[in-house]
Formats: sequence, structure tokens, C-alpha cells
Amino acid sequence: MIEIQPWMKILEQDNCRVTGPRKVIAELLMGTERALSPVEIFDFAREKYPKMGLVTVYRTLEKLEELHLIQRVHQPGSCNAFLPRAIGHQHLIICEKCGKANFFEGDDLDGFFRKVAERLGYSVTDHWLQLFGICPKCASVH
Amino acid sequence: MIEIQPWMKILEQDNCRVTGPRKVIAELLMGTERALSPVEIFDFAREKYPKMGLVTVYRTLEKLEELHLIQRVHQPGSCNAFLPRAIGHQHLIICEKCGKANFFEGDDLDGFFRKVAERLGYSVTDHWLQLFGICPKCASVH
DNA sequence: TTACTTGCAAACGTTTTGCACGATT
DNA sequence: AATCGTGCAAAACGTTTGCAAGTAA
Repeated sequence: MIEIQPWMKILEQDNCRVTGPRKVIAELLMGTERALSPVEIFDFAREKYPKMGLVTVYRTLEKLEELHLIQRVHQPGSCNAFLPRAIGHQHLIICEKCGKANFFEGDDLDGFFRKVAERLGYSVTDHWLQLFGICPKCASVH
Repeated sequence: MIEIQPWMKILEQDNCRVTGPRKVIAELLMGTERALSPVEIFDFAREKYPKMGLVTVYRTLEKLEELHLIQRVHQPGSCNAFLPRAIGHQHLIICEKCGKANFFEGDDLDGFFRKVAERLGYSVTDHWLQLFGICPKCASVH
């Protein structure tokens, strides 16, 4: 599991205070295998920090995303769940059953993307790629 | 531009009535170059059909999506805009400036996706791919 | 002490639901 | 005539904002 200190350091460098609520939310997000929604984070966080307010979850998510520590994950049925941000330019493969997420490199694709864009007269500025499937653990359960 | 009749035929086959509001909404979606949100559709539709209700827009979108005539488009900042559905398995390239959307084939990628999934022990069931860029027209404007 | 953060309440925009009326077949 | 669709009003939902009190540095 990722250590919490680096994230807190980055917060400090942005003139932010390292507070109880923020530590709890950060720990939850760093330790999760699947993308978590604001309400899920709120519910989990309250187990460790009962005073937690939903608004604080929203504001902390906004801040962590702004600092590139987490990223929003789009899935059929929800575009409001968060995962720790990948290092460099990686893509997600998500298990349809349990939601478990893994990152992979997509460097091989840049040439293809440029070719497609060229044919249509576009210049590419960004791409979204995400795979859905069944993870090994879920595949072994019947 | 796509003709409206085939869509209306498909509606009929689903025990639906071909009504004024539905025709207006279908025409708008069939003719659009960029993804439209419910409110945008509502506003445009009212120009042709002043009695149009926003609720009807939502219900028509739901029906058209269910019949695979339109598809939801995810973009940074909004996951609630619609475009006519691609034929077969195509992907989108969207202009960051004007929103203009084009489809392209991604058949070449299936091998890569399978390879990635295999390495991680996943079996792939679906994939989302979308490119963002600048379209020829916007590139020529300074 | 100062600036930032929190939780609450309320506001807001979007989407959904219930229902009586209207339209299509 | 029967069924399906519509628009309105209201409810439900997720998210954001204003503010006074609390907390970290």
C-alpha cells in the first residue's frame, strides 16, 4: 500500500493543513482496489472518523484531484468514482464483477491514434482508453 | 443526413407511437455533429415544437438509447450528451473546441487489448476508447 | 494569531415519479 | 376504444455554496 506521508507533503506544499478528515479520506483512497464514490468514501470514513461530513469528502476529493493524487473513473452507470492516480500515462482495466482496477501501459497505441487522427484531419490532444473484463479471482468463482 | 423513417419504424416495432415530440427529438439527434445534452435538445426542440416538455426529452432519450439508436457520450465535464449510435464497433474522436464528433474503426486494437488482459489475468468483455483533438475547421481558425 | 478547514443548513441543477389529460393506432 | 405518450407539478438526488465555529501551523 502507498504510504500516506508523500500525499500529506504535497498538501502542505499547496498551503493546505494536514487534518484528521483528510488523512482518513486519503488513506481510504490509497488503499482501495476499486473506484470509490463520494458517498462510499463518506460511509467508510465515518467508521474511522464519525464526525466526517459529506461536504468535506467532496472538498477533499476536489483538492486531491487538483493535485493529481487521484483521478476520476468513468464507468457505465457512474462517472463519479475515484482511484489513486496512475504514474505516467497508464490506462485502466476494470473487473465487471468486483470493480477491481489494474493499470497498464498504452504506449504502443500512440502511433495508431495519430494515424486515425491524420486520416480524419484531426490533431490528437488526448485519449481515453479503458478495458472492462473479469479479473482472475472473479473468474475462478462460479 | 440519416433519414427519420427507419428510426420511426423501429419505434413502432417496439409498440411505441410515432408522435410529434419524438419525431422532433429524433431529427435533432440524427442531424447533429456534436453530442447534445438533454437541456440542449429541449431548447432546440422547443423552437420546432413549443409545447415540448423536458420530461419528454428524458423519456425519449431513454427509449432511443434502449433501442440502440443513440449512445451516451462521456466527455470531461459532462457524461450526459447523446449522439446517433455508431454502426458496428466504432470509436469517437471529438474536437476539443467545437465538439464535432467523428467515428473510426478500432479493429486493429483487439489483439493489443487481449494481450494486455492476458498479462494481468483478465478476460476482456468490453473497451472504451475515445480520442480528443482539434478538427480541421477549428485548426484553420486563429 | 492567522489562515485554512470543517460541518451544518440551505440552495441549486439535474433527473425521476405520479397523475390527469391528450394523442395515436 | 384501448393503449400509449405528454406535460405539469412535485419529489428525489447528487453536488455546491454561505457561514459561523473549530483547528493546524
